[in-house]
Amino acid sequence: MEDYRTAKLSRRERQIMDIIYQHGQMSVADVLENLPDAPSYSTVRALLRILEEKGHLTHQKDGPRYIYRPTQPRHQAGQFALKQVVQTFFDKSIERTVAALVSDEEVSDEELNRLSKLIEQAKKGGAPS
Amino acid sequence: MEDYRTAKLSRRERQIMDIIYQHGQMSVADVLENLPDAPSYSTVRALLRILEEKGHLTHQKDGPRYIYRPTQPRHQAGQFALKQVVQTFFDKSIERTVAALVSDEEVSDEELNRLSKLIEQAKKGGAPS
DNA sequence: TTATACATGCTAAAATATTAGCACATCATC
DNA sequence: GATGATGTGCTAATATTTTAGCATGTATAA
Repeated sequence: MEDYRTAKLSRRERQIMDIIYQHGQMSVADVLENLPDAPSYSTVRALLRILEEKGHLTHQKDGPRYIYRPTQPRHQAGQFALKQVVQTFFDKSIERTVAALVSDEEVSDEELNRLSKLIEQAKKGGAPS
Repeated sequence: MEDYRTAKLSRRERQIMDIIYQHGQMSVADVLENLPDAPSYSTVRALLRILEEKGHLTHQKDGPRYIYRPTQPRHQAGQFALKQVVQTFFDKSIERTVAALVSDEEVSDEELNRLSKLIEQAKKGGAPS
C-alpha cells in the first residue's frame, strides 16, 4: 500500500483526500463546503470520480446521493503521513517529533500524564532494544 | 506565515519543497537526483525558479551554481506540517499521534526513556492546565 | 400525477503545470 | 587564451488539471 501523499495526486485531489480522511466519509455537498476556494459542484464531482478511478476512494449510495470514503484505512494512511513528516522535518527522530508536539500547543498536565502512561506501556509491551 | 502544504503548490512543487526541507539546502543537480520520476535538468530549474517567485525558496551562489534553501525556517514548517497531520488523521489528539509514533517503529527502550524525560520536562516547564 | 429540488453521467473548454530546447555565461584545464 | 563541461536566462510546446455546462434520472411534496 502506498501513501496517497506520495501518489501522483494533484493539488485539488490531495485537498479532497485530506478533507475526507478528516471527516471519515462525505457527500459531494459536504466536500464542497469544506474545500477552500470552493469551485462548483460539478468540479467537485469530477474530482471525486477521478479519485475513485485512481482507487483512492469508494462510494456507496445514501438514498439519491453518493457517500465517499477512502479505500485505505485511516490509521494506515496516518502512519504514512506521519512517517513522512518525521522524515522531512525531524531527521527521522521520533524524539524530536514528540518534542515539537508537546512544545507547540498548550498541552495540559492531564494530557502529559496520559502520554507518560502511554510510553510506559510501550516500554513493557514493545520490542526489546 | 503559512504552511506551504496549504499553499497553492502543484505536485512537483510540493515534492521539491519536501526534498529541500529534508536536506536543508540543495543545488539543482541535488534536487534532480532526489526527485522521483526525475524529469530533465531544465524542468527542475524552472520549478525552482517558480518556487522562488512564489516566495518559498531563496538561492545564493556557490561558485557558478545556485544553492536553494527554504525561506520559512524548518522548525516552523515542521510545526505546521505536523499540526495538519494531527488534525487530519488523529482527531487533533496529541495522545493518539504519539501512540502512532511509538507503535509503528521498533522504538528502542533507550529512546522511550528519552521520551519519558522529555515529557517530564514539559510537565515542569509548560503552561499549567 | 406532476412539479420541483437535487442528484448523477457525460462532454468539452479554459487555466495551469510540466516539460524541453536554444542561447549565452562561467569555471577549470590544457 | 582556447576548449569542454557545467552553469543559468528565457521561450515555447505539451500534458494535465481544473473547471463548467447540459442532459438525464430520482426522491419528495403538493
